[in-house]
Amino acid sequence: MTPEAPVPSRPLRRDAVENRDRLLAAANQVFDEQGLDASVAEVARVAGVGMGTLYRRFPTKDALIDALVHQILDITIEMATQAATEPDGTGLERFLELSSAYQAQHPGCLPRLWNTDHAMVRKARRRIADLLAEAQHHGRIRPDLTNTDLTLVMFSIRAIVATTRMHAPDAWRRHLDLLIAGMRPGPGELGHPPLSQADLDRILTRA
Amino acid sequence: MTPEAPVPSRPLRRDAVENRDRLLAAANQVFDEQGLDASVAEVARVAGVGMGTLYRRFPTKDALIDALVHQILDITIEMATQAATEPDGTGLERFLELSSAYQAQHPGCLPRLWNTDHAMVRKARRRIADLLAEAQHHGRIRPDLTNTDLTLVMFSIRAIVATTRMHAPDAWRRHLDLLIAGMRPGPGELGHPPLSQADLDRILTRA
Amino acid sequence: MTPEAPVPSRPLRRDAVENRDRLLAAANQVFDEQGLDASVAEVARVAGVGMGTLYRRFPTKDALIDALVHQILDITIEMATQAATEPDGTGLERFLELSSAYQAQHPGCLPRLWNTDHAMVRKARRRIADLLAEAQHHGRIRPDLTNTDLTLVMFSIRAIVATTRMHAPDAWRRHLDLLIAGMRPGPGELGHPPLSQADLDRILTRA
Amino acid sequence: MTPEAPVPSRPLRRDAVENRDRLLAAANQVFDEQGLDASVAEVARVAGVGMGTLYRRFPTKDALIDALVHQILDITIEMATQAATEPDGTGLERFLELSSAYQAQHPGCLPRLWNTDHAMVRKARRRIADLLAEAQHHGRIRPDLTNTDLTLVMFSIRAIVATTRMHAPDAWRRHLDLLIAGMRPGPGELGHPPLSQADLDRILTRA
DNA sequence: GATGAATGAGATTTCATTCAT
DNA sequence: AATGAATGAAATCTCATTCAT
Repeated sequence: MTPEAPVPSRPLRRDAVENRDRLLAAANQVFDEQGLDASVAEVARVAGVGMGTLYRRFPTKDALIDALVHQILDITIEMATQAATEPDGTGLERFLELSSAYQAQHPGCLPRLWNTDHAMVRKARRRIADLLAEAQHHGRIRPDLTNTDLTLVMFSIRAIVATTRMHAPDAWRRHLDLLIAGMRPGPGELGHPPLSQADLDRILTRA
Repeated sequence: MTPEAPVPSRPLRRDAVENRDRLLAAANQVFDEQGLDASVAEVARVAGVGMGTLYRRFPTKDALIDALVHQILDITIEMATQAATEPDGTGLERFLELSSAYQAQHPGCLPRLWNTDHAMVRKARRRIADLLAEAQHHGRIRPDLTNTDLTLVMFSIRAIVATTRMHAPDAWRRHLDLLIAGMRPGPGELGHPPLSQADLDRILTRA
Repeated sequence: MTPEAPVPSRPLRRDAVENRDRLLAAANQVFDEQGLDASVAEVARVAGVGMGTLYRRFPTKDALIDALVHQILDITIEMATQAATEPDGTGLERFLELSSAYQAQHPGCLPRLWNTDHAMVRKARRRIADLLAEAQHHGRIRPDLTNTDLTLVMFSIRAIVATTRMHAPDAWRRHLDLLIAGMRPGPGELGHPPLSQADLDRILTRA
Repeated sequence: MTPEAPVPSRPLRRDAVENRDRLLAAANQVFDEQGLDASVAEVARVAGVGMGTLYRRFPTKDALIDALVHQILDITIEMATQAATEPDGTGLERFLELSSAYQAQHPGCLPRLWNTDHAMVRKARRRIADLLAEAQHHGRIRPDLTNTDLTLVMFSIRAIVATTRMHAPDAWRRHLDLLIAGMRPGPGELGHPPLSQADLDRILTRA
């Protein structure tokens, strides 16, 4: 109202944004160490803020976890975009390596990855579908592999990362080698039909 | 484990065994339906016994879950033994299909499968190693695949089963097709070194 | 199972019943003193039991309050039944006096009285309707008074009891005198139409 | 209360008054809709001001509610003054109708009406006493009715309004008919002694 | 003087485990 | 040996009030 300050409304938000970042960082740390069953009070303590501040930013524990997943999906989508510039249809493999490595460093909210925030998951899966088409076009990936197969591949990597992260943080690389070997063109087709998109949507909605 | 007490304890012990079986069946049902977060009180209720009886048989909730895993591993080992009779090195593939199908019907304690009850897991993994050797001997599986790789494969199937069981209970078959395609002999070796047995032991101890 | 005790299943419940009674008594005391906003933890503390015990008996705070209301309605219905034996249509007045006096001694859950436990409230109101008809038959109560009017009368007494209980615990008697004076047959009819039964039902459902 | 500060504070004060009015209007709306348990944050939000502004005007939530009661009492006193001009001792009845109708439209702070702001309540009750005396002088109201009886009458109406406002907003009119019928001169006196002024004062102080 | 972010105690509810009967 | 009632320590979420900007 009064013309005393030149900047009108933003400075009030600075501490709030800082706190939000601190909370997300704390949540990543705590969930990485203790799993998603860790208490939100612990997150607030590590972030150095009160419970009410956490509540103000994230009205529920789920909302906090969703925000973490959102961050990871953001980066993941960016990685898919970057990988699309790789030559000769190698983008898909590059993306799987990049995103897996990233997830290995943020394992806390992996159980929720792919199972929340429908819009971003869809976006990520569209990008991955493009990478798959390009890889198939270059003959690097078997023609009968579908995008739903790739989603199961990512579930698989997620599981290996979550299981091995403490004692063998690179174990997923070997497993990814195996999965990619299975994705290469081979003599016959995969014996069973792929998961339908509709079934996958139901799984992603809440699983 | 302990030798039986003289004479008068036998009829009581029969009740005890009945209770134990009822509890395990109830636990399977409840954990299948509600996940491992279901309360032990619910298990006792479904079993039709009191909490005290449950705790007499299984001193902690963990012990109850371990017993379920024990059951599954028992069957799994039996399946491996049976699969070993398959001809032409197809036993491994047969075993993976059989055990996966069985796990898909007992998904409740999957999160703990492979991560408890060291002795039985070792026994199961020894049998699987035999199947692997036989399959490699017949040229059905790539020579550079190790037994630790197979453990990750089973982690992978476990994850797909757990994720898809509600809405697409057969989805794991397609994923297993892909994994086996990757396990087939191929032009090159897998790019990264396999997980060491020591690392896997640490993971299995508690992960 | 074993024939050692003559009484089969009841003794196990004795402490539970005791605790339930202690909890109801404690809830009455605490709510009388502090109002319904008092914490259930305080109720448990006064009762000398743990929170879990309270929860086992009353799965929610509402359930606890409902149980108190249930008790009061039980007594109230009994009072209505007794009052019906009074001669010359004086039963209604007797009932209003008795039930008001009783409520004055259990003011804690008055805010919920008449607004919960639909079945019992309906039963109580049926008994009161009988008393009203009898009183009107004897010419003690104006003919145009309806049962919904009487419910408002009871709301009114409830409010006076709740407001004056601390400093003038008998104030409701004077107010009841006034209400009964208004209920006596008079020269004209009451100017406005009575509350319809349907509207009252809606009010009682949740108000 | 305090004399105004010299010159430069006047425009600021105008803002302040605007804010105060906005807050009171918002509080009325919010408390009417959600009851007195509504959060002060909601009041501030509806008023379009910050929490700090609210707390500058009203140092506690209680103070805010008291201000609302103050407003209602202001209008109520004005209604009593107007009603005093009615002829033939009908002023009291007119006042009861007017003030009840007004309260029915501002039910939010009814639970606190008559129980705060001692000075204004006394003033209102003095005016009502005058109306009562006039009505008794004209023989419209029974001679043994006291001013404390009338306060209980207003408690009663408050309760009926609060209970029925959602589903039968005019129900209080019928109840007021009944109360006035009881206040009319009758054959005998009311059976019990009226509430003493001293007891009522204690009740009003905090009940 | 205004803003709204931060606080943190406290409320209800849950549940693995113990123990009196 | 069986029962299931009791325990009490969390966990999540709420909100009146304070205070940095």
